[in-house]
Amino acid sequence: MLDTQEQPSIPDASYLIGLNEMQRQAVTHTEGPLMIIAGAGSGKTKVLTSRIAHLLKEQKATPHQILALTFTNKAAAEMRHRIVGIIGDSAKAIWLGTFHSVFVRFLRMEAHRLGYPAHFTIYDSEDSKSLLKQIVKDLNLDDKIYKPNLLLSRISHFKNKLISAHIYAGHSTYQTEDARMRIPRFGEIFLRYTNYCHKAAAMDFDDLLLHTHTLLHNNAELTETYQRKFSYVFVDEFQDTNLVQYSMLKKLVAHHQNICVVGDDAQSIYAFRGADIQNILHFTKDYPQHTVVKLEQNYRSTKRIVDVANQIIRHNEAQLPKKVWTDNNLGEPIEMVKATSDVEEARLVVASLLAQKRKHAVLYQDFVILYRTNNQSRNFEEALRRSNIPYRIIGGLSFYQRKEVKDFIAYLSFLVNHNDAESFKRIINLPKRGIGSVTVDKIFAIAYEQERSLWDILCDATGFLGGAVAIAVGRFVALIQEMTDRLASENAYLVAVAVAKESGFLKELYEDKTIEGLTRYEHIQELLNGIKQFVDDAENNDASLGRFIQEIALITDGDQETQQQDAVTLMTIHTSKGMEFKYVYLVGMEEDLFPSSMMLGSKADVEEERRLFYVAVTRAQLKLTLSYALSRYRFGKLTHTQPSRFLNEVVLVPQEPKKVGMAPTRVVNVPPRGNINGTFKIGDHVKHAHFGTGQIIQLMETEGVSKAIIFFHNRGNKTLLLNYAKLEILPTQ
DNA sequence: CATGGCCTATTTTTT
DNA sequence: ATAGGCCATG
Repeated sequence: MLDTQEQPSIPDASYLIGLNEMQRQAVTHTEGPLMIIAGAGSGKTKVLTSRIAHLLKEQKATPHQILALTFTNKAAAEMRHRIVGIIGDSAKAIWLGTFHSVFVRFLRMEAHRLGYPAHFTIYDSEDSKSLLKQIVKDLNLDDKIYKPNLLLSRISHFKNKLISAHIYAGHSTYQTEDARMRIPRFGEIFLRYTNYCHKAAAMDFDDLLLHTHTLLHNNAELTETYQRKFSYVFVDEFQDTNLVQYSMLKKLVAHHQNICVVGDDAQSIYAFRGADIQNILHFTKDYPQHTVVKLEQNYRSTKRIVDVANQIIRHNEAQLPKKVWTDNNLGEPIEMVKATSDVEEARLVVASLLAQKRKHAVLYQDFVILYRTNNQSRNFEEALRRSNIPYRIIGGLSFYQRKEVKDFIAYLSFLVNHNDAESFKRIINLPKRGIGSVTVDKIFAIAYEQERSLWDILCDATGFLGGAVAIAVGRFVALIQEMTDRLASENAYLVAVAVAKESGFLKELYEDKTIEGLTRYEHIQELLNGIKQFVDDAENNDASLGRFIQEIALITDGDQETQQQDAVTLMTIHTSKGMEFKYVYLVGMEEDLFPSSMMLGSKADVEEERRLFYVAVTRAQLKLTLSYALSRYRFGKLTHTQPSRFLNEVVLVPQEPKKVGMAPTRVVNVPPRGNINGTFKIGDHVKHAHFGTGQIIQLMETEGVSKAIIFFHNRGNKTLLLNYAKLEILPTQ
């Protein structure tokens, strides 16, 4: 046990310098439940990290007695970095990470109690949907009615509310609801889904939390161990927790009661995945002796921006009383960009962006373009490219979601877990082995009927399958067996390379000489490099393939470390949470887009959209620009649009003299003639072996790879990797 | 069992 | 606009 004797605090400790009164209060509060309501830009991360540093310096706890939970890897990395900065390397022993990654670590040690191996497979939504599709098919149901998306979100919804398939089956009210929703057999699907996952030794995202909860709930002595271990527990973005997470937290802190939650009800934007603002209210009731500290001073934004943000949130009924204010300058007026079309919107925004950049002599990386939906990025990419502005898109399709990457990971996953059915489906006929869907269905049917494992059936293929197919399956099994054996003596990287080669996977990609094929090939090389790095990383005490796969399952695109390159950032508002930029462009301020047409159903939904608006606005430090278009392509069709209702809710005062009917600053931009490596330049006429002749319209460099967009006279625009593409420069006509 | 062409649903956000 | 699903054909 720790020495809990009060020690004199060090008033001039470096981490206390520069804190305001409330921040200092939060940092130095060391005993009992604490709730910090932190307005946007109020120095929340600073307070959290300082408080942890304080506990360590005051010897209230050792690093491994502290549990700190965030929602994104990025936030966790940032906190870790800052604490290590104050405390030193010893702080690395803190249990600090996202809910999901911390509990994966816990489950690796404890999931055997639920019949799971340490290196269980993590299914992403795509895997989950594929499994659901199969179940619907197995049950001979109509997939127009039993849509995978609907099923998965409903399953997720119940799991987040601590309602498992078994509990679900025992409550007739749910079945009544299913009948009303015309999906009477949902319960059956839910149960099968649960069973299939268990048999495949797989967990979906929600299971990572739910199974942890189950373990804590059912094992008193296990729970007690962790209750004693973690003398201090921290939760960031508390307004985003769901019932499972909150319930788990309560269990974990039951012994010491030293729980510190930090949140902002105004920034709750994840209700759709089960987040419940009510947890803030529950907290105050569950811990009556708690202390509340409100951080209301905003250090991030100008007065005008804070003013607009406050105006926005005032329109919501559901909110905690708080006054966010700032001492910062008044700042520049909020600007409106009004465009006739979505294409023009992008052009005007980019022109304005360039004008701002020149006027204030700032960098591209000081700018962000925020939108409601990922698909809005397209026009802006186009416009940025035209103006030769470097940009970086965060979100959308991440590296690990690319088909070829997922396919190859499926191979690795199957090596680790021979019953991973979703991975099996991906790789059994990749490259082509003459094993089609009929055979695959048969294998699953037999496994189901005989209640045997997938791998067991595969090893016994000759017993069920005819000649050629049986031989093909036998070869596949032999390959997997051999690679699995090698995994026992060789490191993960070497085995991964062997799999890539000996399965024929890499060869097939290599033989595809199209640009897309080359890119895919490059992605696999990149993945292999990633594995090598993981293996070489000395800090990984467990450099196994199984662990690698579990880790990458939890990586999201927003986590990618900000590259050094000076570039404009594009992302959704959701992804931008927790970040700040000097200049923010919030685009697509239109009815049905923002607020989304999907969110007009209830007041609560519209209020969530409004909080999203609030989040977007409060990202801005110096200047905020809003934009909308009067027409927009949707589903490939031109549609008429109306300015967002949100625009009527804010008064942009004090205003500059109005330029009626004028679009803001237009800048005629002449793209500089780029010249990346001295070989190619924009406008060059080139010849390519496959695509014929064309002209370079754009050169760029992303992640150290030089690419060119070339307009080929017969094929249209193609993006080529200059390292690979065999291009011949033609003399200019 | 593999391939290619046509049709369709999709678009809200993400750990 | 586009990717994935379905069907017909080889």
